[in-house]
Amino acid sequence: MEFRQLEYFVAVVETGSISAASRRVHIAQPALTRQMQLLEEGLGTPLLDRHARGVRLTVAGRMLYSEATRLLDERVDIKARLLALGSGQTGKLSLGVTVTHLWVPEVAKLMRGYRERYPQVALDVFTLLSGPQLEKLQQGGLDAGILYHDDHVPSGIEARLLQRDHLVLAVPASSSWVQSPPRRLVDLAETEFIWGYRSVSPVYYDRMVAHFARLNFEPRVVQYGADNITILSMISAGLGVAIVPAASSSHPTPGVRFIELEELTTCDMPLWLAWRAGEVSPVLDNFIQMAVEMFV
Amino acid sequence: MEFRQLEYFVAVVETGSISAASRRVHIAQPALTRQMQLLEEGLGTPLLDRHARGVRLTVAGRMLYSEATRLLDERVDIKARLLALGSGQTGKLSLGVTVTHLWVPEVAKLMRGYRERYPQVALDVFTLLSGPQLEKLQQGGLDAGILYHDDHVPSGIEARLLQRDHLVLAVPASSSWVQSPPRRLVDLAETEFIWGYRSVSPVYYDRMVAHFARLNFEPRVVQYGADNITILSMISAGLGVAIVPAASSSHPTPGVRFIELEELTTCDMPLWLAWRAGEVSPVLDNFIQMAVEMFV
DNA sequence: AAAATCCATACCAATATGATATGGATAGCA
DNA sequence: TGCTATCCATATCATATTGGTATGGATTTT
Repeated sequence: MEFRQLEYFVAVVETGSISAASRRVHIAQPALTRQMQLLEEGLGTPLLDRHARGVRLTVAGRMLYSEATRLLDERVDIKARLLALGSGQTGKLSLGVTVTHLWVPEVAKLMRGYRERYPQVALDVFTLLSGPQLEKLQQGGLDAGILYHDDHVPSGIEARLLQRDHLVLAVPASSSWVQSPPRRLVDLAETEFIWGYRSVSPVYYDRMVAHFARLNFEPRVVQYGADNITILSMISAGLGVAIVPAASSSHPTPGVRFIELEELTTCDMPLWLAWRAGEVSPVLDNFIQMAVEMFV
Repeated sequence: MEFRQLEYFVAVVETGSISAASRRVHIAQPALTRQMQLLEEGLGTPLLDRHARGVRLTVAGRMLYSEATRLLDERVDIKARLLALGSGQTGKLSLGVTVTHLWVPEVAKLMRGYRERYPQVALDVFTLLSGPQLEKLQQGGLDAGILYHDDHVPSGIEARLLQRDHLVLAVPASSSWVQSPPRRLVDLAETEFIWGYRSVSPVYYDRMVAHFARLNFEPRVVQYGADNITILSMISAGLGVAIVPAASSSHPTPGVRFIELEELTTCDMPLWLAWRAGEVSPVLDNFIQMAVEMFV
């Protein structure tokens, strides 16, 4: 029982004769006769009663006809679904983003644009900091992530540079620094700092610390915060100042002012789109392409 | 997308490599490689990621794998069901029987035997007299019928002789004929007869009437009855005597006595198994064969 | 009785499928 | 860092399957 034979058989049933069917499927009548014989032989049961005016179905033939049409319909349906999957029109994409970068206009635009262009794809977004994102990527929990990293992405991970971010000083709106901004980091030697944990974004942390080491600056840390939102809230509450990604300023936070300092602008913080190497599904491929276009 | 390719694909998925699968399906590795290429080409989407250690499924491949196993399972299932249908193990058989002959031991034994041997066949029994049975047979409402007929079965109907029945006289148990049975039909010239309608069993009626015409016997009919059961009930009620098929006596009826008369025994009433010509389904074929065996 | 259909068979051509030989790539190992 | 084993891909040839042409037998229609 082959698909071709089923197609022929359906044509025979629907035209009522082997001759008529042979015209419909564009093969010669003896060839079709032979295929019907092979089909019956392969199934071990007669399907057609041959008469001088054409053929009629046996009971078995009647059953096969309904099954055959169903199987053939399913075949085209499966093909269509495979095509949709293969071209990335349908599927699932788990994306990690740092909280901070959900605010960045280009990231929001990318997500809106992708969902508009590929409405059938389930785009699941997880807000995670860079460290957990990398972990989940490697474990397969995420398909892609938007995260900070240096040029040395771990083996098994591929990445594409989206943006070069840098750092800014964030101070309470009530702070005197708003009126008379500091010129250099040393001006902040006595100021109380809020600081982050290394574990949630090791690369970000290490790059920042290395940068300050080069500048011989060591902040007076009085408070720690788990993530950028927490830290900004603390600043707003007047608990201290902090050094945060410049991307934070895309999303104005009440009670917080951002101050650019030359020594912070030179701290390069590359933002990457990362994914597991060698496992680029069509859905992911489309996403990467759209990201590349959106970030020039 | 052909069944063969799906089988190969499933083997590739389950062994994890084209080489291993080629061993499992007993073809050479390059042939299998080519079939996988053809499958992907035909579906328009990649299914396998080729690596040095084997292959891995793409998202589309994962979908196809589940569909493929299902389709292949369905294929064997369909074949099995077709075989059952084609061999008459499953299906439906609408059988007509005259009320009288449900009582005949051989008929009951045939039906019990058939249902025991082919428990998966739905055997629908309709109790109809010979005339309606023939009509329903021709219209397709019945697949087979057990009925009286002469040798000239209508065109389009095939039949096989089961039994030669004859006639008997049925009288009320209270009748004086029980004590002193009649020798000849003429003895019954003055007796009140219950008679049947021609329409419900024309051949039976005509043969009987022709037989009596030859004997120059004309009964004094005082009452008509639609079928044999009705007539026997009327006899039991003392409404008259009747001439009925000898088969009736297989099933003793309270208040009725059966009397054999030589002139009635010689009235040949052949009982046939009849069906539509040229449309012998396997189920029907089995039934006919069993009937033939049972009636020697 | 002749013509028109329809299915089956016989035989040949075209196409599809599979086998063998071989090469390139990669992971594992010394 | 080579070496080896493994795996997939390609090229070429053989074989099997499928389809075409010619023809015949059976049956219905005219």
